[in-house]
Order: sequence, then structure tokens, then C-alpha cells
Amino acid sequence: MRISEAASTSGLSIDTIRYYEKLGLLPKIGRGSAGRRDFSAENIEWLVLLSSLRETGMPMAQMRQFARLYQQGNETLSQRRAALLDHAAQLEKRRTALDRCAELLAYKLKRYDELAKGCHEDYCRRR
Amino acid sequence: MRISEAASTSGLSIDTIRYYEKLGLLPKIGRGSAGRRDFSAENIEWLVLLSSLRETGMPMAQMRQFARLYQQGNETLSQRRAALLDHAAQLEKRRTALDRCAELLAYKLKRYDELAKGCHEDYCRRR
DNA sequence: CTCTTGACCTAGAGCCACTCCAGCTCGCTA
DNA sequence: TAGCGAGCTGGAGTGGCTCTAGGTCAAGAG
Repeated sequence: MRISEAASTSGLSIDTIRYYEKLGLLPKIGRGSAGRRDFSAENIEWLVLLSSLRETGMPMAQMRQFARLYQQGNETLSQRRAALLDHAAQLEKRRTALDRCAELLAYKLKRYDELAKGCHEDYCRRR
Repeated sequence: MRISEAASTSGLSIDTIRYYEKLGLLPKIGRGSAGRRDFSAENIEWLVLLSSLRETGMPMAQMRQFARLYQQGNETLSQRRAALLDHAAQLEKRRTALDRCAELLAYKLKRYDELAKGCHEDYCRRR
């Protein structure tokens, strides 16, 4: 798979994929004709995972740690499992923050509506 | 209210509050003895709102726009209302991303467990 | 009444995670 | 065989903080 396909499938940008490769977050990527990257199905799956970890706020340092474990093979399954469980817990926290914000927005919107109504009444009263 | 209290109440760091002030995201903040910032209840409420907008991913440019509207007073209520509604829609998208990631994690965890079990069986079979 | 402590101040440098750019090489098709 | 588009590299630029250096000031301890 070409890098452009890898990007559109994973949701990462082409630049970000190259950046991640430079940082060592990706395993060795094969090269095809003219030195172009050629992503395997496993590569893509890994990009998808990285992408959604990053999108949901996993810090880079943790991603690097996780990538190191991945590159060490099946020995590290239980540690990777633990890392994913840990991140799942973070997701819960983020969801809570989202909910709190949604609540705050709902409150503000209600208040705006009341204010607007108030202004309208003032306006009517003035006439 | 002192800046440290403003920070702990809003969830922003002291540095971030000063940074936001420099950018013009805050209205004029009063100064007390020795030139120290003194935040009013309204200031705090505004910080709390900014904080949760930022925490849930509103980009800086939009925050600046929103702050400008806020500083123009009640004329701009309906525009601010629209901005908040818009952000509420963004929250929904983020929630979806979170959910998809949680799903992916659940799938990966299951697969890890199966792999681990497989290894265990291999191990038993080998003995 | 001086000394120390600690919260706050400003200006500016540093950092992280991208993102963009210049200038290049290929492989294709007209 | 000339032009186009996708990809390559190294390096500069950006957004949003975060940290540091080098100060001021107020209040409590001695």
C-alpha cells in the first residue's frame, strides 16, 4: 500500500506517518520502486491503532513505550495489554470531561436564551 | 481572587491564564496591591468556560473570535450562542471518536487474550 | 526592625507534535 | 521526450503552552 492510501486509511496525514517513522514508532517499512514506502496490512493495522490512541489523547512518550513493546514481539503481550487497559481508563476520563463541557454549554445556552428573551421583553416594554 | 485560586478553580495553569490574558482572551483584569491580578467572579466564570472549551478541543482561533464577541457585550449574544451550538456539535464528534477507540481497544484486548491463551495451550501441548 | 519566605510579576527562551516547504527522483502517458 | 503527479529528504515554521531568570512586595518570625 502506498503512503497516500496508508494515510487515508489510518486517518493520519502523510507527513505524520513519515514523522512517526522517523521517531521509531513504526516497524521497518518496506520500500518499493524508487524508494517508495510500501505498507503491509500489519503496518496499516498498527497505524490505525496509533492513530486512534493519539486522537484520543495518548501522550507521545507513552506511544513510544508502546511501540517499543510492539517491536519486541509476543513476549510483551501482557505489558501491551496493560497499556491498552490503562488508556481505556483515560478514555473514560475524557468522556466525563466531554459530558461536563456539554452540560456547561447547555447551561450557557439556556442562560443566553433567557437573556435574549429578557432583552426582547425590555424592548417590548419600552415601546 | 488571586491567580492561584483562579487557576485551581478553572483548571487552567497560572501560566496559561497569563498567556490567555496576553493574547486578549480575557477582559481587563483588575490589579490589587503590588500589581497582582485580582479576578472577579465574572472573570472566573469566563475562565471556566474557556477552560472547558479548550479542554474539549476548540482551536485557539475560534476562542479568540469568541472572546472578541464576549467583549463586545450583549449585542453579540446570538453569535456567541451559535458558536456554542457549533462547539456542542464538535463534542458529539469527539464522543464518537472516543467510542470508536474504546471499541478498537476492546477488540485488541480480546485478541491479546486469545493470543495469550494460544501461547498457553502451545506451552501445554509442548510438555 | 530586619530577615526570610513565598506568592506574584515580566520578558523571553524552550518544547512538543506536527505541518509545510524547497528541491529532488521516479514512472507513466501523450 | 516532455510534462505530470506521487513520492522522497532535510530542515524551517507554527500553535499552544511551559519553564526560567531575575525581579517586587507583604507578612510573619526572631
